[in-house]
Amino acid sequence: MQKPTYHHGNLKAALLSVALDHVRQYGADKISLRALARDLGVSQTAPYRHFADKDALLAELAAEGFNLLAQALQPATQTAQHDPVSAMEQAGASYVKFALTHPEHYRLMFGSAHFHDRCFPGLDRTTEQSYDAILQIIEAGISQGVFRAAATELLALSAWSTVHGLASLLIDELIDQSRVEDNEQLIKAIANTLMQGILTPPT
Amino acid sequence: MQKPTYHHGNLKAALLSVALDHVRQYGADKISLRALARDLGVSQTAPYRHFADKDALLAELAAEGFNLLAQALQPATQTAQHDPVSAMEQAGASYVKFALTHPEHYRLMFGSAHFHDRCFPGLDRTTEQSYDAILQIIEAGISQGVFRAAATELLALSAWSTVHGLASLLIDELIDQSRVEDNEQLIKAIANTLMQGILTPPT
DNA sequence: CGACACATGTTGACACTGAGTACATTGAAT
DNA sequence: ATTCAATGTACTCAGTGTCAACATGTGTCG
Repeated sequence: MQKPTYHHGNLKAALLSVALDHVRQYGADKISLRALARDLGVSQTAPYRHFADKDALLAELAAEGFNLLAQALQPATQTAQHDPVSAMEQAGASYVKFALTHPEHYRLMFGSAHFHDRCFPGLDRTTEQSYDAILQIIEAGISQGVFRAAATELLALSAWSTVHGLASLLIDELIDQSRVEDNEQLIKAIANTLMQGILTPPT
Repeated sequence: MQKPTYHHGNLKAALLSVALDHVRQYGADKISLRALARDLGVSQTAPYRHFADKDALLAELAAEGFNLLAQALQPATQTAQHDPVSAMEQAGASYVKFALTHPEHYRLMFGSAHFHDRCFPGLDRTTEQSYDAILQIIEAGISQGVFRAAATELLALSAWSTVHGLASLLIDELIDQSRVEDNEQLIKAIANTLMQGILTPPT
């Protein structure tokens, strides 16, 4: 509805939009360019004018996902300067919430190592972007002395590993829900354990 | 070479074996039953005698993977009774090492939530098996007072999240290797952070 | 011992779906 | 009027899953 100025509308954006719907509904592995084309009432080969192949489209979708994730972490980074601890907790919660809100999108973002076999410019940059958010918070915490005086990268990767692992296990339903009272509780508890490992120990 | 006693060998085992090769070489998503059949010099329809469909074969392969993982964690669980801390470190290292040694297999095991849409008996059981290994160690640690007096499940899930997250990030090459000296160091450092969160704080 | 059932595997189809390519066509802008 | 990007048409190739008909070892039961 934005730019119907063209021949048949701006197909690229439309494709990405519909693709996202399909990813959400059926998962990234089930996506078919043909199905997208059908949904848009366009020929099977039209998508190839805009994307070299299916992976290229998925890569763009993944990049979009990383942008959204970085956006979701934005508020936490702003808290970082005056309260790194809260910022950390906030970031962790936002991260996992993002993953649970967009499970298939998240899976697409992280579940496709083959993206790195080929060079998809833009993807790497957006990945960094999300990681930098964590990095900033850790840096603030260390420089203020509330976080353990370790290498920034190491603490950041610890945190990332934990939230990414938790998010993945939850999304893939590998955590036996009957053993856990409630996801909110679980997330908080794990965040707490993580923080204990990151915080400067009380003297 | 083991049991050529049969009509054409015991195809099921052969299929799983070749499938594993293919998973290792090309990844689970690229597997094709036809290709497996070709490799074994067998007709295209033969695999269907043994597996309802491709997913069924992949599910069995995943189950095998979980068995191997549980096996890899075995030594650590035996250490658990007399030294939960070492056991924990050992388990973490073994876990990540397993993932890095069999990256595609690991991805297959965890990257396919669709397995849970359909009921694959045996898969759930083997998954539990690996998780139980962690659980045992945590239990020992808590009962001996060296681990924080928290709910066993919560500590176990913290640990699992961390190692699974780390393993996934490493496998998917999402960790910028230029920023990290060496994976061994990284794994130890993250294990250390995790342990700080799990250990009973010094009084 | 012989006959028969049964599981395993073969052959040769078939319907369906998707990826990707070559070449023709449209239509908007210059 | 021409040009060029955006789209369409018509194809090839490969994989999944299915089917029916047939072949051959294996074991069982009379």
